[in-house]
Amino acid sequence: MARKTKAEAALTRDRIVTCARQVFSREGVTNTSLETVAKEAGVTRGAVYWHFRDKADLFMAVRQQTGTLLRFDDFRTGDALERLEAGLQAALDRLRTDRQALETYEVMLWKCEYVGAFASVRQDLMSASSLFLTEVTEFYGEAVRMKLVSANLDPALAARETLCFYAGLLKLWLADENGVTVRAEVRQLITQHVAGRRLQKAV
Amino acid sequence: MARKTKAEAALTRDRIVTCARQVFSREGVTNTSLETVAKEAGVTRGAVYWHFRDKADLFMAVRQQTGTLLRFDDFRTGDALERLEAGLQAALDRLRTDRQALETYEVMLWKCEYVGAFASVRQDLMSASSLFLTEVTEFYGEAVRMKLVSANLDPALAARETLCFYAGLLKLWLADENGVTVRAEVRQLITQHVAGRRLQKAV
DNA sequence: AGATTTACATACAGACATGTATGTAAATCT
DNA sequence: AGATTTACATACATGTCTGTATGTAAATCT
Repeated sequence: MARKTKAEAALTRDRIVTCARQVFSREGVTNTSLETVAKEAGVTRGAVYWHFRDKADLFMAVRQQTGTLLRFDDFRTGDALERLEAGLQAALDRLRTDRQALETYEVMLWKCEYVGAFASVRQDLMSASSLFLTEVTEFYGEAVRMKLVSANLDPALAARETLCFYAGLLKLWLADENGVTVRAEVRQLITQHVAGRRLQKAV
Repeated sequence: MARKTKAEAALTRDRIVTCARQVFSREGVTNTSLETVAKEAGVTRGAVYWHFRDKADLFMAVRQQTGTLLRFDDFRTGDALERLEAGLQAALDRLRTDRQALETYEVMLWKCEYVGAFASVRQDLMSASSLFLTEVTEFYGEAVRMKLVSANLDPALAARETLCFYAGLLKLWLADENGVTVRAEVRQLITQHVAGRRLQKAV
């Protein structure tokens, strides 16, 4: 086979990752054979095994390609609660508009078994959760200091509640293709979740 | 092979389901072979195929064996918010004390790919979510009528938020084996989630 | 320009899982 | 009591997937 240039090879690798994501989201991670991914990408398993050690390695590449949904540090305006809400809204917006992100999270939340080599990914997700807690606890701490919320709100506990809300929202949003449970009203849901903490709720 | 009595056969079936649950939770649904399940149960694949059509069918039996976690109608005392909280607390209590329930939900939330024959299970879960919404909307509706919560709380929306919270809580609780994110404080978390809606929060 | 990698394709070997077909002795039915 | 199921075990036939080894022509290096 004619050797490809470095740039071409990078494109090939990227195509493999992209196709892997699509096949994973259609057939589930465990059920997809690397043969299927290769065919979809217009290469043979040889190419896949040259770029990735095994399916787990490929899966990591899929995750890395889309990166993380939630990035609070993109939002620097408004009070703590507004920035928190903006971050959450942006995450769900991305799911709505970015097909790649949607597929990746569909795979991670519904089409993957966290066993064997994938058990470590679950640990990753839990580490991400801890990070989420740290950041959101900060937000609520600031909210307390600024008297945006009740003085006896426990920031750490509130952050944990928000974490649960967010985790469940992501999972349900993905499964709710017809919009019967949460998809139709995500925006309101998020708004309400953080507004619910604010002092003097209307009336 | 000596034919078993009907009662014995029922026991065999039950053993197969029990072992399936354990193996599923160890190795993931897709990765477990019916051979492994059979061996664990002290039978051959013949027995498994006699009692169940295929792995998906066996999976349904696993789900049915442990039943549903959440049953609000067990709680009839207290106001609407108290009954709601009691239901949620009981669900998490069951996870804590009932190993079978824990394994089953571990499988459903972390060790299963909802693809092919299992896609229908995801629909089931969403149907269950709709049911949850109906019941919890009722609770919040009653809470509004009884002036337990703000008059302009939207029961349907609040129920959706609670659904997300509960879904995320279940998933995170299962993964949080070290109690760093939510497991250590589930009780407080649930209490806070519903208490947060109540009018006149302390101070 | 020659030597060396690189980026794959091809080929090979083995493991494993699935579904079905068939056998069978004892329960259960009539 | 005989006929018929039942509750499995055993055997078979087949497909599929994995990982690795090997080949190769062109990039890239020196």
